[in-house]
Amino acid sequence: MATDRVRVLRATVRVLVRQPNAPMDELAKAAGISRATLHRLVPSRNALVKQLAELALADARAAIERARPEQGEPVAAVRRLVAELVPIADLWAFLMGENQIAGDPEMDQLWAELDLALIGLFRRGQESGAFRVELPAEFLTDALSSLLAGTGWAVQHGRLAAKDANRVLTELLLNGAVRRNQS
Amino acid sequence: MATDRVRVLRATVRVLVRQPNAPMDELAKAAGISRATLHRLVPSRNALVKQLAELALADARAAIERARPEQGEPVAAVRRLVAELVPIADLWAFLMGENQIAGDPEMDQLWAELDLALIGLFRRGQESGAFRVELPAEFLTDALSSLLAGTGWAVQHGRLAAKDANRVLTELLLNGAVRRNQS
DNA sequence: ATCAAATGAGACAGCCACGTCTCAAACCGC
DNA sequence: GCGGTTTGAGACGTGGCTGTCTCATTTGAT
Repeated sequence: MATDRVRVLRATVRVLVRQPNAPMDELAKAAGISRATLHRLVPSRNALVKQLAELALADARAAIERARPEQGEPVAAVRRLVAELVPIADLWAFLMGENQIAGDPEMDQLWAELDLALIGLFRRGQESGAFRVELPAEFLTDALSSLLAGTGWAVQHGRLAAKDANRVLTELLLNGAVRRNQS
Repeated sequence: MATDRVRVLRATVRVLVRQPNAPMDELAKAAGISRATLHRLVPSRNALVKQLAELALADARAAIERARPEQGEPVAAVRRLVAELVPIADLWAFLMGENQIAGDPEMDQLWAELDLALIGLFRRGQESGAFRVELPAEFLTDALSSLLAGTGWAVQHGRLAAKDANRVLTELLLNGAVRRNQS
């Protein structure tokens, strides 16, 4: 039974998010294989990063599609969206890192499409009166991205219970930290 | 007039946040000097990173002290805090990166103290009834950190006007994206 | 203009990570 | 048990980066 390339790729993402220039040896270890085997699965470091980005983009795209951001009440749509993205927070963080540097034009395009889907949802919410227009949709999108990355990190470092991640992120994003008076 | 070491360090932070393993040549370029000159200012890459971290910690500490998180109404204190931290968002992001990997024990300690100051403020706010207790103080602290880093990035990439950064971050953190009914 | 200090350019050696490859050991299916 | 496949360990050559250094040029003060 040959080693599962996709499983190996997935096993590298946490290491890469924390240390983008982690040696191949370390990536291999994270996957429980040797460096030689890793090189048998992917021809080069560049190829590994590219393949992982493709995988992450596919997962992110699927998550967003499942959430159906263009459907229904915008606040509910954001809730669905966050619920779908939190489980892939690490992959999202990886994509953020890759696309903050200088990516492959084709993958930049795909990432831009995901970005637009999120911006679109926040815009739709603003137009419907559900979201505050004084907070730009692009900002809300970037904030969601940042919170996803930060939440993934917090869970990974034991600062946040995984089971709480979705709820607290959604609540902070939608309603903020301030306590409302209970009328 | 010798090249200002501190000015050079400050000039490297953006490059390092975006690419932690950026070559010394690139860091030197960011500061408008040659690699040789950079090596005259700091003995090694490690020394540069250490000195920048010390500088960043000092700035962050000063920002937090100016904000006086332990004084006054908690929501107002958070507003003061964000207003002081946003201008050093890049340095904060750099510190996050350094302390997410494996830092110097002494600097880890200093960073932990800053972390505690923020957690303390959110806790104080929860105890006073100003902040929601269902969002852990640690989470709120991590969220603020993430939003700072993300906002710094957005400004740097032209996705957010620098003059808006403080306001939108504060508003999102405190009151969220959802529009309140105007009664 | 002069001179000392600062700087940039570039050469060099060493280190680390990478990609490549070999071979023995381990694994797995029959 | 046998044989084919997979894997890990390790050696090797190469390139990029680092730190070190020299020397010519530039800079800045007098």
